Amino acid sequence: MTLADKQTMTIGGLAGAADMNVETIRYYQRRGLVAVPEKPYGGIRRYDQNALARLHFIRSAQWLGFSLDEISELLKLEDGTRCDEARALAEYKLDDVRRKIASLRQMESALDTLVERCRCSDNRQQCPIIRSLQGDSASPMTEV
Amino acid sequence: MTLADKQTMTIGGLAGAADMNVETIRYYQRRGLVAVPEKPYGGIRRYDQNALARLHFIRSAQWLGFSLDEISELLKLEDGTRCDEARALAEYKLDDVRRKIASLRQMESALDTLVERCRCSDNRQQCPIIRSLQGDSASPMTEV
DNA sequence: GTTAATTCCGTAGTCGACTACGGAGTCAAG
DNA sequence: CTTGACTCCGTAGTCGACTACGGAATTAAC
Repeated sequence: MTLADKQTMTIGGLAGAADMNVETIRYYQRRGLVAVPEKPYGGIRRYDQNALARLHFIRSAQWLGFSLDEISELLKLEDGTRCDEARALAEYKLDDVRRKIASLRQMESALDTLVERCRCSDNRQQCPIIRSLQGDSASPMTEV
Repeated sequence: MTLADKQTMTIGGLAGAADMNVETIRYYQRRGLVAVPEKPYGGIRRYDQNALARLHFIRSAQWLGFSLDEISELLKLEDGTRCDEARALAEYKLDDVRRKIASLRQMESALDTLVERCRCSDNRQQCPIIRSLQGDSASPMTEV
């Protein structure tokens, strides 16, 4: 039942078109990220391509690492006239992402060292990973 | 009030020595990560250096990216005799960390591209970041 | 015309790692 | 011996992004 091509979709059709859960859309509505269209007297709300586009917007922004709160901010800039503000948000997020990468890289090298050391250890002595976690200074981790 | 050097500390002293919140220690106790010592009749529980060492263990493991559930597993291997199991956990976590890094790098390059494009755009046309989020194929993001 | 699926709407639960609160008991300093 | 800090213990709240539930109304299919 592909309702994606119709100009008017029910919330279920919209969810199918965006490949997300109905409940998720309703959650976005509650958060004010997605508009709740008028309901014909005693009927059912209908959604158009703009609603679908908005869901795509949200998903893309999420993929870039923006939180829903940040996406609210981005949506306020949706007319595209305040480029500097959008760029500031993106730059902030870029910094954020780079910080996370740096921290994960530290984890990576520490884990890698431990695994390597573990592989080389003969089975007579204690596991180097455990020893290191126990604070053995002969099996140190590069602390922050 | 440095109680860290005494053989017996109250939970507050232990928290101070480990530089963490009393409530956090109590939370770890509830989760079974930290032992609850015997309480002298009608008195107050005391903690020794082993308790402190355990908190350090937990923190180090967290720093490596392990969750508290995973740390429970690690603590079961604390005797250091089942090196292969500890290594398996560490290898799994290393994979995990590497996957996260890869995904963050994608975000980084996408954001970097958008910010750069934004910087170069003349103010006549719409913000490239917003355009891209709106799904403009002239301002694409490398999708997953 | 009945049945099954959807919609609507509000509220509540989930996950992980805490953090806060409240009331009673205990301990140390002055 | 009072005052104030700390401990004990259970329960509940926080954050973010959903996910689930339940009952009434409405619509679509047969």
